[in-house]
Amino acid sequence: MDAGRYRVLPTDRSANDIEQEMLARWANDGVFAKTQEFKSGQQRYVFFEGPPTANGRPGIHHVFSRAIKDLFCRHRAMKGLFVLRKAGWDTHGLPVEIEVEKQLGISGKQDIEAIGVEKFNQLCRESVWKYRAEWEKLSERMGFWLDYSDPYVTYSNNYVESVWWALKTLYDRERLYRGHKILPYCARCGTALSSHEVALGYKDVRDPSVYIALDLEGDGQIRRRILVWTTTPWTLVSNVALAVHPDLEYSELTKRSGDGTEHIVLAASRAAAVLGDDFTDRWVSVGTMKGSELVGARYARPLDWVALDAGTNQVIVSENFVSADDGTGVVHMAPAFGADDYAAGQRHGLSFVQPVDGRGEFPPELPVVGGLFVKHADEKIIAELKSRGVLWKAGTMEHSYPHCWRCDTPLLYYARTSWFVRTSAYKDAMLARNARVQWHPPEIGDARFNEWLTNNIDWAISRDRYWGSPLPLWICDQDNTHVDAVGSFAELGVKSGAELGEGFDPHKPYIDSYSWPCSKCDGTMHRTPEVIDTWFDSGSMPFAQWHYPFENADKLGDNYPADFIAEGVDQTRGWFYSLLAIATGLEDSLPSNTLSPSPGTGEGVRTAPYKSVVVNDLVLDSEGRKMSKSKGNVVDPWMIMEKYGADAARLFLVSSSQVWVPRRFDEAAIRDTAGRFLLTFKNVYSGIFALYANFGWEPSDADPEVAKRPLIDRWILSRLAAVESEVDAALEAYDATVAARLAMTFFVDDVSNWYVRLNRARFYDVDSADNRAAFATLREVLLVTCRILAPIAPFVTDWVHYELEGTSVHLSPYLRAETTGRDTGLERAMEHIRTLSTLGRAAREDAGVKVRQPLSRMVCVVPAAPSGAEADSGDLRSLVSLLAGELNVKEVSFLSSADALVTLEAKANFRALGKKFGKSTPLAARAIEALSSDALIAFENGENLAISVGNDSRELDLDDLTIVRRASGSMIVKEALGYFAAIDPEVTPALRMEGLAREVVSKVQRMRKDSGFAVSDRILLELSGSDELEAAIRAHSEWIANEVLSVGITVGGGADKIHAMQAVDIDGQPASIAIERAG
RNA sequence: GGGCCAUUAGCUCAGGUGGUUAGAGCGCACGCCUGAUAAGCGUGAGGUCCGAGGUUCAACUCCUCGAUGGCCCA
Repeated sequence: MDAGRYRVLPTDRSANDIEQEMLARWANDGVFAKTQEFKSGQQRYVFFEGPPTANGRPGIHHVFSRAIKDLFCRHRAMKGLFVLRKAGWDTHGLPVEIEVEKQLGISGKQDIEAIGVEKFNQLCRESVWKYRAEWEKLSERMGFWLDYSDPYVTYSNNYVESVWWALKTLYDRERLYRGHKILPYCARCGTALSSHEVALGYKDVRDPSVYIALDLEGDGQIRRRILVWTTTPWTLVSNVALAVHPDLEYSELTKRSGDGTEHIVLAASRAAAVLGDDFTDRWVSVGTMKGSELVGARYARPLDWVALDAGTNQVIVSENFVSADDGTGVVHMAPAFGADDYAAGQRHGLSFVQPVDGRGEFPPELPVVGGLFVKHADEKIIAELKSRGVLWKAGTMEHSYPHCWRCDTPLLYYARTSWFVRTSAYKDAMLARNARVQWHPPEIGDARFNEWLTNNIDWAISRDRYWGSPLPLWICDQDNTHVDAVGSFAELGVKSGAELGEGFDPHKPYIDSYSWPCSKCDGTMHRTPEVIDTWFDSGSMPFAQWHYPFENADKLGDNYPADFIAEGVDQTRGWFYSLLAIATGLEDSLPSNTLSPSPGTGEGVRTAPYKSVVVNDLVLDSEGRKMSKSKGNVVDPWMIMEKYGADAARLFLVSSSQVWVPRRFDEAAIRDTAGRFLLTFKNVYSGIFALYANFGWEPSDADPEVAKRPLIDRWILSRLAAVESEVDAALEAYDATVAARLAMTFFVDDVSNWYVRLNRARFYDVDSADNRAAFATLREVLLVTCRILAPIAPFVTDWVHYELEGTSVHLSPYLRAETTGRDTGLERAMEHIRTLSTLGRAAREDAGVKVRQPLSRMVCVVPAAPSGAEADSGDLRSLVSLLAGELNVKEVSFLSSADALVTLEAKANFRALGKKFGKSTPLAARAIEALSSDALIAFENGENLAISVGNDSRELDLDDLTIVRRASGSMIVKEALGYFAAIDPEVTPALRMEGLAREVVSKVQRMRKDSGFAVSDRILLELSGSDELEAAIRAHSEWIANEVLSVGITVGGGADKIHAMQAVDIDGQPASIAIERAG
């Protein structure tokens, strides 16, 4: 055979191989580049790429979120929109520094300073690209189209300059300020963390749960002690006060067994929890008081290692944050180590005790715990408390505690000076903008993100680190309220009088060398040493990727805000937040940040930096556990690509469940779901379409127009049109899962299992109008299927599209300009046929008659259409031959009611009857089961039905019984949802002969194939067997000859003319068959 | 402690403004087909729809309270 017009896809050709071919072809034809060429007048669809950090390897979860990004971009591009796909890299920050620390085998800021910031930052600059090539290669391999030729890079001078502009703009708007607050602090990294960084690191840990009893000052007659609870014993070193709630009731108790001189005090409602449920057995109350009555009382602090300053100390204060939900209702105050404590310290002028250094260690001179990391000092402190007699009881409790998201060190809450973005001042604006975002799923935005914004606190953006965008603030060394914010490199040059030159690097340590005289006093302006939170970098990408406002104002205008972004759920507090917080803070300094005025108010509509967000959840392992290196269950994306291909992986990830549900990644599942579809798709293309079309069909004017094609062709084209628009609608609504499922189900069920299977014979020839109609129809189905699935499975769809059309599917329109339209009546009729076919098969199964044995008749009932029952009967009649063929029956007829096919029987519903008949229920049940079929039919049709029990006659309700239908007569009946299919199982002698003839054909066909004959080879055929068999063959010899391409049949006797005689079993009867190639 | 999500067949997942008998794929059993063949098709078994209350003629669906798992927050 010639190579043919259409290449086939050999089943043993690996997905990897096919996809590599496509990658080469895309590169060669510049397919992606073509999509990046803006055609004038084209509408834009703006996509923002959230920048990854390239100092770690990409994992399978990256493939997941990138598949989502890619598919919506591809879809919109095929819809005719221009989708710019600019890559970006997140290059600053702690992750990079930690990687370099590891590489150098060092840890902590002192080590870094020893090496030198210049060298350290140089290494960071290099380290950040460690896996860049792998990221780019994996993107390419998985079919994630991204333009890596001109990416935005957050450490580049241009990018940093745009970030400076944003910071200065915020400063000028008084939205950037220096504050002193309690901040979560990582002692190992030596820097404070922002709230969204903290959110990344909550872990369940076991911490001490310690109760102490502190002596209250009194008259000396009675020893009164107040109970205090803490989970951070190390902060007791810094205790300066206790807080109670003014309105809470406190109990004073003494031991029943004691002499009444030892009292304890705690919140009344906590006594049972602290002392035991049976505490009244041992304790007796000697009084109660409001918290306000305790205020002002003095007590002795638990540890006296640290000198106190002049502030108030060792006194009970009143605070509304105290609760009786846990602990003792008495809260210990260490103003240096807690936000509430700090605020209380400010309010009450409390002493400020901070005996912990930047590494989180107690100073060496401190007794017992000197030099220890605070979290490691708990045990020694508990022992010390015990020896001092202030320990009441000590245990442990499990709770969730924040840890550094990069190095896993437990965070400490520390009073520190930091720079903040005053986000809380414009949180309403953020809420308003967020309300305009289409979140998928909605609850992430409406509930989770909304709640987070409602509780917004100012964003601590300064970091006492090295590798980051430097904070562009210069501060006077005489008076630190004199601050110059620098918004551009040019401004820096002017202010400092320095020539910045070619090699200017805005990073540390170089940037710190620029200084100038203070404009307000005699002092000198030096840069504040901090760098900024890397989230501020990535959140600046909408404008910084264009070096706005220094150039490209037009590009920013064209590409802001984003129509679409997609990232993992962990970005809610990350990138989703930083984008919104920065854009909202900049307000109209950022063009297009306010959309066209709303018609109602004339006011500009505030927009978020993104209009639609698709949030994907985690990829778990096959057991539903989180993937982690320690568990060894991390899936290598490269292995998946090679083994199953990107199409299979993408189809699986998108279709297995909604993307915002955590999904189990299971290799077996890829094979089962995606692999199965892909196999079917290739089979239909290769094994049916390409294989036979290559005998000489190609699209031409000789193909019958759609209206003249057989009904089943028009049916599949109608379904195709339906699915085409449904899939498109799903993708427009950002529902990739439904889109993928719709398309896949359509292809497997409607195309492969029904249309192709029933029409196989029409593809075995290429000459007639009927053949041409089938090929033209299947080609259209394949073509459109390629297009609707191309965004999700971009490789194999394009492979086939090239074969069918000679062009890339990715440069084709997503929807056809014209379709043959829907014929819903026809679709409904086909539904009837398929349902009846299922029932008919079940009936045959019941009858125990195999499909090859023809049967005489089938009688069907379809549920009445709502009105105009004849509406689809025309189509139904025309489709009946499909049913007859599928079920191998001679005649199919329809009845309007199933009454002739079945008898009705009633079963009692005891629950209902019980209420009516009480004790006589069993009798009633018997009466019901004796009801006649006719009576039940009448009853179903609304007539009254009564039974007599004893002397009593009662009307029955439909509830009282269940009507079951049983086949009556000789027909075998199956019923479902108003459909009935009845098959006459009688095999008459004539049918029997025909069945035998079919058996013969089947056997001969197998022999032809086993003998290696070509499909078109003619044969000579010789058969012998029982009288019945030979009679059957004679009766149907013409048909047999036609089926097996025999030019001559010899039946019985002289069975030695042809060699290769084979003994076979035909339906339990021995027979002999011989075949030979003719001529 | 609070918020959100999930819980449906052995497994992975659909579903429903509350309404006959709750679906699919895989797996399993049985069978068919043998010109898509290292393919294809069918039939069947399998479910107290997480639990308990409530609303209702009717609850898997709505409400309340729980349980378990996940994510997030404090």
